[in-house]
Amino acid sequence: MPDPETDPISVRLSKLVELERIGIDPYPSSWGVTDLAADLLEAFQDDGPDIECRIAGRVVAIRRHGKTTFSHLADRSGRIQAYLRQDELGDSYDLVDHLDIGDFVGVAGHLFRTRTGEITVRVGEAALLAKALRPLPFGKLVESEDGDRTYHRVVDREFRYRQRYADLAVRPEARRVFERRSRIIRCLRNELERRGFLEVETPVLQPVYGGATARPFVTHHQTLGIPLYLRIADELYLKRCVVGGLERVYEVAKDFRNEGIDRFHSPEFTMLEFYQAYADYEDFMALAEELLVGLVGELTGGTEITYQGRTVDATPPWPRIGFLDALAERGVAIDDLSRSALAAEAKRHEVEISEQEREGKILEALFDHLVEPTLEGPVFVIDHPRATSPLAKAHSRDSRLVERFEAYLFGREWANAFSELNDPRDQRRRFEDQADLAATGDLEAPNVVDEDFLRALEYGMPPTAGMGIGIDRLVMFLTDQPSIRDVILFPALRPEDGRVTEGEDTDQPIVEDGVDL
RNA sequence: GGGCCUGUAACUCAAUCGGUAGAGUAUCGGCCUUUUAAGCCGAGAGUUGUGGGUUCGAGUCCCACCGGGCCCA
Repeated sequence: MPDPETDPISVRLSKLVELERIGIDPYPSSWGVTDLAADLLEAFQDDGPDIECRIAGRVVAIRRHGKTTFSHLADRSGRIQAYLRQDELGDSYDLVDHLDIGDFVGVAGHLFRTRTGEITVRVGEAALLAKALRPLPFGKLVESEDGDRTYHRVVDREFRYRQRYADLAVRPEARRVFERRSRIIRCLRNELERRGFLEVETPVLQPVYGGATARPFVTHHQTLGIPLYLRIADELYLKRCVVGGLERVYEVAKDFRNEGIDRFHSPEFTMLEFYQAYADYEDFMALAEELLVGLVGELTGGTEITYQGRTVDATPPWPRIGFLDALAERGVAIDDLSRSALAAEAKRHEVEISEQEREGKILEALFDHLVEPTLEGPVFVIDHPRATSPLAKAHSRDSRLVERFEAYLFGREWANAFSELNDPRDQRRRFEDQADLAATGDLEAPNVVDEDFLRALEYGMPPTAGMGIGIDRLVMFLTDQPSIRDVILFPALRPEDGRVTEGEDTDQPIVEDGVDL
């Protein structure tokens, strides 16, 4: 049992109660900030005019010297020192007795430079804006060999992910990752807008899931009495937009896939998809190059990307290698793409496949094992076998292939694009093949043929190119973060209390009752 | 699903071969009217993730479970 006299939370709580007792609201409504720390530091001149200011922020340091106190306040722009004197503040100096690191305070006064040279607010008015009951996890002081003293911030990954609020409060580098994430998405939006793309919003809850091969999350709509699926992709809806004449559309979409979690996979993730009528995958390879090199230039001013100690140059044009050629280079026989031949190749290369996996899956398994890890990039893998790509248009020169590319960086796919299949007859055949897979127990295959999408295609879709960019991975590369959880603010984790809902976690989708709000 | 690693104070970490669980920061009390994540004096703080087992004795060894990480499938 922690001692209530010294337990940090108990102590802060009793300070809070004491404040209320003497008539100070520990959670007032507003303060009326007029200045930012960084602006004040910028504006101050030693022989310049007096600067009055009014700021607010979190207390990140307090140094008490009896009748005088120094403190640092941090706001979104940075931090600035405040200097409080009992002889100038009178009774309100008592606030200092009830102040802790982490509290939010407002301070008004004028700027001066201290004896030691730091630009500081000499405080004429101070107010508690919000009491923090829980101490922030500032870490241990460590001294390096050259005498530098730094504080360890929270290094425990679980702590960072579970309590991102505290992680952000304590690690500026965490804040920078998410600022940069925002900037990356904004840059992509700007570039697409500049090219005449229209941002649209399409259903997250879909009656038929499609646009990718993945296990979905299932939910249930009470009033309609039907199952609904959280989208695994928005592809088929964006193409419906193109059918309707929205010739250039994009969506920054949260997609959901009910699959494993690892360093590169999260059950919910962000995908940017965009579609352009009258373009093909060749056009989009050029676009992929421009988008990435533009982003890198915007963020770094250069063309190089360094990820976890590895550096690549994004300058176009990037090499292109045929999917099957890449396999052939690794010694895979590609003349015969029948299931039996492919299964034999998988066995020969010690790539495990299950009994029910068909041609497309086997090819992907071979590729993932033999080729993908070698693709340091940037590089395009192009012209995939038909069986791997049920939504891509048949290749104009080789009917075994489709017009598709995947862009790779550091051994990972970050973009996937193709000339979209717009022949409704061919699309129907491919859907029916998928439905056959589902019938044989492939949980990733769509459950039914999306008749509504076929109806849309029957109205006619112009030749169209489409691309999907995995935003989280791209942000990982451009912020040099090792795990997808480092670029998602609140990543999925097991429940902290260890309780797992009892129920059969079978391989069949579980239909759960939604809560009717 | 498999392998390896991991869980000790609020935070970061120690604890020799199985032998009294410690340190810095933070917290509390005291002094201090220009400090630099101040200084000095003093104090409190732990069911070592949970539950079993081995042992005279377990943070340490064994088993199960819970959480997390990395690698593989």
